[in-house]
Amino acid sequence: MNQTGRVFIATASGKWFGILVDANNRLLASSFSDNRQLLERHLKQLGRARAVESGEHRLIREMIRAYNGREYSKVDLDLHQVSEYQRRVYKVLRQIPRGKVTSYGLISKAIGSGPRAVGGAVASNRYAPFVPCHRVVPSDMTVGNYSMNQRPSLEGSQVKREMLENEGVILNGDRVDRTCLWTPSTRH
DNA sequence: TAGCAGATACCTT
DNA sequence: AAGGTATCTGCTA
Repeated sequence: MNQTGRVFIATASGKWFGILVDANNRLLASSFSDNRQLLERHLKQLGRARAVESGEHRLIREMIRAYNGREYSKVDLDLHQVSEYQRRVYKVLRQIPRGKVTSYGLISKAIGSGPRAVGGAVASNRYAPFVPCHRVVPSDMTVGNYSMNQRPSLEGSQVKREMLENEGVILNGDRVDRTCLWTPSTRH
């Protein structure tokens, strides 16, 4: 059920950033990787795109800002192709303030679900970093897991940790400082 | 549509 | 610190 789209790729500070957009430049997917091939394959597959376009794109610039923990302007997401449940989870994720984290369990309480189900939805996020799945940590406040391009990555947790630090989250050893915990509101 | 595997949480030892 | 289990969704056949 994937829609066709255009893929744009750019590189910055040794990493590759890519987006999949529709004809109106609404975001269908975004991702980043150290591995250009992997990134291209992932986005082309999602969008049934044949070619990759390189060059300037506003959303890539916003994406790099987001990755570096900076503010960025509004991005239109096309959430049409993800499940109703995923949309519920992503709505909460997008409310987590920059520099804060929340936990799988707190999200599940807010939306009346279960923590593992939230984990599943977060793991399948195709709008990173605009849907900030890096701001979700286990309840023990360790950094937890992170995968890129829907593949298990050995460096995923390290990337997650760097993204959190870049946006001002305080880490004590391997744990996020409790003062950075944000609790989602239970009205939804 | 049943069975299973998760980016979990919590309770016991 | 480690293991069992409650709990919910999405994927597969």
